[in-house]
Amino acid sequence: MGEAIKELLKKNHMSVTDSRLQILDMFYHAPGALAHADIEKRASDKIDRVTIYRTLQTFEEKGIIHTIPTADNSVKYALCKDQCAEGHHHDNHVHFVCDNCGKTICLDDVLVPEVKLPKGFQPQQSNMVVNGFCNDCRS
Amino acid sequence: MGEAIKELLKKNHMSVTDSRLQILDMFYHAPGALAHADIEKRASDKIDRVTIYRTLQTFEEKGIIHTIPTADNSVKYALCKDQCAEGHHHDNHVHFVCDNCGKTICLDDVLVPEVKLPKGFQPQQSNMVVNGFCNDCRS
DNA sequence: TACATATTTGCAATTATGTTGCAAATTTTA
DNA sequence: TAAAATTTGCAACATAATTGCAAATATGTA
Repeated sequence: MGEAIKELLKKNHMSVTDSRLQILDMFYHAPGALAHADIEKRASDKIDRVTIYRTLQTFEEKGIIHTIPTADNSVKYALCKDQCAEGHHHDNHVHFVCDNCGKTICLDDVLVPEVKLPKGFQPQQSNMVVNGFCNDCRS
Repeated sequence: MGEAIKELLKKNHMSVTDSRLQILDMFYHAPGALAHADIEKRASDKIDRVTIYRTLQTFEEKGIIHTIPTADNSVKYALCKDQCAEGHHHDNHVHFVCDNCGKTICLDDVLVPEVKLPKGFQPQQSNMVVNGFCNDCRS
């Protein structure tokens, strides 16, 4: 298991455990975002459901992963880029969801555009998800 | 119960039933989007949970309501504007969710801006949700 | 209007998803 | 290496959503 992953846990003041290494490793090798169920399925030595929930929650709190607000309201997680600090996310990129294969991808270089709101609305954070076909699935 | 609502059901080839009239009426009088639980609570003569699920699903299929992809992955529904046809939605407006009161509102006049995607991605539909404070809740 | 047909509803049962408390196991600290 | 702190897995619970089916309601037609 990668030494870099171990370091990332230590840097964030988390104990280094098998579950955490395994889950974090999955994120680093996954082609896109992962749902709770994906992780449960892919875990080689079985990890308890509850542990997965708690690990994901901890990772999110630490700014290692972020949730993606998909159009079908399923919960997916993806790695944050380095600018995410503990307790405060700065994920302002667009997400892409393939309608065919379901793959969910962070478009780190595509920023969510600003929009002008009607009077009275005070914006704090914007999310944008684009559905369509990914490179592998387009006709 | 409004005659117009009855007509809407007929126009969409749906049987006119109490549950459907009542739920549709709620949408027409609600200040914003409604979740399943909201409907269950507000129903004067109790509607079965299952009936609510099925009614919402039918309405969505018929293009009468659409789901809103909120950042916290809770499921909310709101009325579609007339351009939504059966089986095909055209909801390309921005949604606003108040972080304080939770009210979820369709900003029908604010269109989701286009974004330029990296090579290989074929967009079909975009969703945008802005979180912040609504008129009633801002400081 | 009345009846046959089609649709919808409500109930019970089942499945999926997420949370909590706690003892045992593991990791960290010293 | 041993004590302290953290994490894990289990069991129990809570909530959300789906399915099959019989009873109730709505629709079309004579």
